[in-house]
Parts: sequence; structure tokens; C-alpha cells
Amino acid sequence: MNLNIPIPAIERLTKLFSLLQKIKIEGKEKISSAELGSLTGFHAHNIRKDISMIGALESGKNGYDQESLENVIGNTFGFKRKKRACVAGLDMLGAAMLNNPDAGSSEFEIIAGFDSNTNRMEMISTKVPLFHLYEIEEKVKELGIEYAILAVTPENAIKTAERLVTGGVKGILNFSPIIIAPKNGVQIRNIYLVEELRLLSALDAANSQQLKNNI
Amino acid sequence: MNLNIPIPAIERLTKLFSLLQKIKIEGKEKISSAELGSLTGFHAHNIRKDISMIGALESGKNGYDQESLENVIGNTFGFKRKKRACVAGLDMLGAAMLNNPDAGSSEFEIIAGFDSNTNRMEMISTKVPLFHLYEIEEKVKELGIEYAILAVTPENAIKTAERLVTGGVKGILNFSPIIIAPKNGVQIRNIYLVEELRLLSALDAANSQQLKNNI
DNA sequence: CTCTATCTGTGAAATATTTCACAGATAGAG
DNA sequence: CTCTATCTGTGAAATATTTCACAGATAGAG
Repeated sequence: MNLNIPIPAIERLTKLFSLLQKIKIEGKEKISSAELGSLTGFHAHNIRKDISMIGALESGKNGYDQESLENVIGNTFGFKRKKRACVAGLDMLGAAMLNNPDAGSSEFEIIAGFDSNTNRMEMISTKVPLFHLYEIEEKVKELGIEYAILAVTPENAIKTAERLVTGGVKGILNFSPIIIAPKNGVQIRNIYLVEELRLLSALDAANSQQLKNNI
Repeated sequence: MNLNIPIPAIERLTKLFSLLQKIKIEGKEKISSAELGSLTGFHAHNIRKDISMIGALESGKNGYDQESLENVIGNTFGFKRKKRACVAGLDMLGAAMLNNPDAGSSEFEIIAGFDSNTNRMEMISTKVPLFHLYEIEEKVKELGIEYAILAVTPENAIKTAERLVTGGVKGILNFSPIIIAPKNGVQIRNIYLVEELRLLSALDAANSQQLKNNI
């Protein structure tokens, strides 16, 4: 498991990419590692090191060129290529994801929704075609879907994830309250509201503890 | 910044806590580090090391006692104490969070919602009291709200986060598509749909790259 | 053209984190 | 009671990651 780029570095570079896209809209053409640092909370040292790992750019005294840096990061990780995604499970959370306005302006295109409840599917207003959960495997293959947002009920989570994997997705973003363990090289990220709140409170507790210890 | 417990360990222990709660419901009283490992994808070694950092339990040959382990982790990070939370921004995503059925069965209680749009607030069906965004500071103090879920529009994100911090929250879970940098010791977690999908694809790209290198 | 201020890029050092390996503990069989 | 199989707990070793410090580069001033 020796990745040439550390996973935390991949996470930081991915955040930087999103930030660079925003900066482009604002018309800023140059940005220094120090500025990137204060916008993200990362150390400038760390940012420079991360960038140097994926390929040196020209040096200079005005910081990084927005466009070159966005391109280097984007090409390294494939952010410049369009990708198809779907949403499985269309209760409130899933429906919100399906209609997320940001996805469309990114490299991801949400091209299908899946649910088990026919009545609900008829009530949802969306331009995206909707299918039954049991059609996942077929539709994922047919439509070339690479990424999935999973927001089904806990009971359906494991089974639906398996269907997605069999269909051939490369990654699953799991919002259902079940930990899905990584499998067959398919990337999984588990994002569970209570878990995230809990982590916030744990980090706060660890911080307070540390302050006490330092007195 | 020398935490006595590494942040990745805190993340793993938090996940273990949630898993232990589920295991309790299933009636399982003992579980080994190996079993915990296969359920989470972590290494058994790592799990034992993490647990040993927060306090040794009795040793044995049947693995960990579900209840003791849940208590040790819970007490270390304060998961046994009730905590009040709110949701700011009540479009589809925010409304879904407000009505999330899992929060109620956890230590978190969502006791207020905030939005800027009076018409929308009248249309939302919820038992939680709703207020205007400009009342945040006052209500956070008055109601003793410790954690906030931020799902406002990008334009309102920074300002709303500042109000929450001024009001005295300890952590913010930010779902709006703006990176909010940590400030004044308030914990922030930025969860942005496109960013998370992008990270999945970046990890996949890094993996593929690595496979190529290993040939 | 020269000089200077201000960045980046990157080996090396310092830290942090994970993995290893095995001693120590105990439940349960007989 | 004794023996054995099966876990955990944890220093030490191995790795991974971050931080440091400064050489090298260049834009822009004059």
C-alpha cells in the first residue's frame, strides 16, 4: 500500500483545486502558497510540498499561476474529464442531492436516480430519469455511471452498495447510517450526519483535554 | 499542537463507537479487534493500539466487552452527554438534515432551524422551532446550542458561520460549497458534495496510477 | 543592465503514526 | 486444578508525513 502521494496530500490538493476554480471566477491570476494557506487553514510549507510532489511549475516571485496550478492538479487526478454519477435512494436527502445545483457546474453529471418507492418517484420533480433500485446494475453499465451517491434506508444500504459495485462504479459516497467497508478496489466514503457531529465534538473534547494537560 | 491522541485515531475511535452502538442493538456482547477490523476496514493492530491509548480494559480471550468498550470511548470523548444542535439554511438539504431521524436517537438533539426566507419557513413541516438567520447569535446563546449544521447559500456562508461562532458554538458542520477555515478553536468540517465526489475520483486515479507503477 | 525583494522547490531533519511481535491474561475444556 | 487456545496490550521498529531551512529563480524597480 505504498502510494507515491500521501492520502492527506491528495485531500489537500483536491481542496486546492476547488479553491482555484473559485479564484478563477474572481479573476485572480496569481496566488501564493501563503495566501492558499490562509484560505484553507493548511501550512504554506505543506502546500508547496504537496504541489512539488505532483510536478514542479516554473518558479517566480509572484506565487503560482492560477491556471497552470489548476491544470497540473486537475490533470494529475483526472478532474478535467466529465464523469457520470447517480443517486440511489430519493428521500429528502437523496432528492436534495439529485437537484444539487453545484454538481452540474462541476465535472460530475448526475444522470440517473434510483428508488424503491414508485409513488414517491412520481412525486419528485426533476429532469433526471428515475429507475427502480433493482435496475441499478443494468443502468449503471448501460449509462456508464462511474460514481454513486447512496442515500437509501439502512436496511437497503449493503444490498444497494453491492449492486452498484457489481454494476461497475468506481466510488460510492455513502450517506446512509451504515458503515460500508471498502471492497474490490471501489472507493467508499461514509458520511453520516451523527458521525460527523460526533467527530466535531470528539475533536473539541480532545482539544480541551490537551489544554488542561498543558497547564 | 501535540495532541496526545492522533487525530486519525480519534476518527477511528469515533467510528468504532457508532459501530458498538449498532452491535448492542443486535445483542452481541463480545467482539474481537479482528471482527471490528473487518467491519470497518481498519487493521486489527491499529484498533488495539487506538484503544490502548485511551485506557486499558481487562484482557481476556473473547475479545472486547461491547458495553465496557462503548463506555470507555464514550466517556473519553463525551459521547454520553446530550448536546444541542441547530440547522442554518433550510433549502432541501437543510430541511433533510432538520428532519433526520437518526439525530434524535443519538446524543444530539436538533432544537432550532434558521433561514432567511419567511415564505419557505412557513411551508416547512417540522416540530422544530424556526427563526430568522439574524436571530442566530441570540438564540444560540439562549438555547445553549453547541453544534451547528450549516446549509445556507454560498453568499451567506461566511457571515452565518461568524454569527454561529460569536453565539458560542463549539463546532460547525459546513455543507455549503465554501471552504470555511477554522477559527478561534471552533471545530469546522467542510462537506461539499462535489468535493467529496472529486476526492473519490482522485483516490481512484492515485490507485490506478500506483498499479501502473507496480507493473 | 543590475540589484533586490519575494516567491517557490526540495533534500534533510524532525515528528507523527502505523505496524510488528510477543509477553501476559483468561475462559473454557477436560 | 491444569492445560491450551485465543485474545489483548504495548514497547520497539518501521514507515509515513510534516516541517524546516535555504538555494535557486525571476519580476520589477531604477
